[in-house]
Amino acid sequence: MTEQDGAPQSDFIREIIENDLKTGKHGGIATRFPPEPNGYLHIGHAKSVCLNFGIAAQYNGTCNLRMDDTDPAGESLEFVESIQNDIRWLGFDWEDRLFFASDYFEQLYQFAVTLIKKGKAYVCDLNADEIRTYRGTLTEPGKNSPHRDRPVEENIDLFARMRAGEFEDGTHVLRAKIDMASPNITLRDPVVYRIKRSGHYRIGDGWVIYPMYDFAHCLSDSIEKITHSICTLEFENNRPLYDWFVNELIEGPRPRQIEFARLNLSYTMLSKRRLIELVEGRLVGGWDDPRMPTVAGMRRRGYTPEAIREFCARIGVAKNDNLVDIALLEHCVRDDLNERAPRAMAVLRPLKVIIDNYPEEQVEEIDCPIHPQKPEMGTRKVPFSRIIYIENDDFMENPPKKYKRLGPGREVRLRNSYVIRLDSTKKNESTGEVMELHCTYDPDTRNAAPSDGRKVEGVIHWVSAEHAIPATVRLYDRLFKVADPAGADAEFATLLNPESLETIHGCYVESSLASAQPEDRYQFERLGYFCADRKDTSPARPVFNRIVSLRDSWAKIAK
RNA sequence: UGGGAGAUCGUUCAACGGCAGGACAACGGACUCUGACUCCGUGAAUCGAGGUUCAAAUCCUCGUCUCCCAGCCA
Repeated sequence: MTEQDGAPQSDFIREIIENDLKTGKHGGIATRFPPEPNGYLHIGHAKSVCLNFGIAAQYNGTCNLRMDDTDPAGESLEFVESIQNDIRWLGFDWEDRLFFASDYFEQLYQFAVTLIKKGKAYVCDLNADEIRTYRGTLTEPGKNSPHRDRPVEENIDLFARMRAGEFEDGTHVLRAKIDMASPNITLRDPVVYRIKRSGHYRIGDGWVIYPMYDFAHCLSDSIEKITHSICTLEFENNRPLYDWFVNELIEGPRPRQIEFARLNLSYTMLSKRRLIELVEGRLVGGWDDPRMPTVAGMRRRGYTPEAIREFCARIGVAKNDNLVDIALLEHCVRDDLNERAPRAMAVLRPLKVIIDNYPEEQVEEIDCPIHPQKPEMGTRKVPFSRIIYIENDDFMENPPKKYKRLGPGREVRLRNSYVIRLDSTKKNESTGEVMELHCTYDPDTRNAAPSDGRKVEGVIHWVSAEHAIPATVRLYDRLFKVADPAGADAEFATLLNPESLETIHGCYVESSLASAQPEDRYQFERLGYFCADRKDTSPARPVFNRIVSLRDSWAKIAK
């Protein structure tokens, strides 16, 4: 991990914080991660989680988890729970500081009353369309609402009656009285409270009025004594409003909003709306589909929290719009798994090999290293016998020049065991397809080079036909065909990669994998990293997800 | 179009007036019982035009391009 083996992380936000610490502006640092519980967390949220919790840890501060549940539409307990699971899984801890904006509703209401009393807010009877019209445009100033100058007492009364449920949805709103001519549209008397009778997942029908983000967020930060309120770039326009509310209503130290660029990842889509579409449109299997860029999806795919954290550290934090190459994420995953994943052999597309000169009943238990570079990880027993399966594409009838594997008359090393030579093939008479390979083995080559000094370059993996365990393997590829699906103007369903999932039945894995538990990760040698699916795998029918392939320089040569 | 923000190798992040650097990607090679890993090496950038300065990616001026804002979403 970056935090462990190198310099502490640094970026423009940490510079601001260090400066604030140095000048004594704050005694301690308090951040928060404020998701709205209306969807699952994705890798973009992970960036923010790592930033907020990472900063708290680095500067000995705290990071709160706050559900920003101010709009009941779409919010649910399922999401509250998934968010907590995902953050914990990523390796962060909010201790006893789980908060809900909805718990602040009474305080927020009182803040609103204070605003009214200061003459800085009013109840407006305009409907949504009228408010939009009155707001003006980017180039033209807005017009004042006819209700803008209502007396304070009337506003207080009306606002109380809004709360009491006397008005229909959409008939009244509370607005801040700022400046209808502001070049910053955010400041043109923004709506502060609206009436919504949809029912809230936590508080039921207790409230029929709900505060807007701009009002609730900055005040929630203030209530929690957040020092640095870190959010994404699209809130830059809202910062003056953030400061306006805080300045009107909060005494003493105030939180400071800082914006950074959200993550964009090539070949994926990170907008919550799009992810909801994928899930609800059944374009994927669910929020935790291994192709999804959600934390739950990546977990199910087999990504490690360490790899995700490392990725978040490496992409950095800045204010530039970006499109990070997904190859970097894959690199982080390989880098982590290469260190820790036990090795195993699995054959995805089996081709039967009969070793004619190997004794019929003989079985050898071969000790294979669990990790060739880490002898301390020990060994595992892998049975070897006369009939084995090898990978179908480790044989070619007419191999090209640089091909190192099996072909007629060629020799190849069976990983961790003998050198074999291909003598003949048996074909399906009607299709011409090669069904069986007949080989002879060189008994002197187990754990040894051929005694006559001949070089055997190719090494292939295998499993013993009699001992191997049937398994299902799912191969995953990028969900989208194009690098920047969010930027493409095509219908987004047409951008999906039809080959993002390939399920292969009839695979064989070595017998030691009988004990594989859900979420166990392995390197299937020469193939990639695989993870026993946390939901679908069973001892009777193991199911492995390909997390990421190994780098494949042969694929480039072959092209 | 008003306002806000941003432009540095293919991508991403640095360089805070003093030799433009790292990572990923790419390419070449070495090693190899994983065509993996590792190691060595190569190519690759300051949006443009002026100005200030001994010295500019950095400061100034004028342009250009990109992103965000006209939800009773966040």
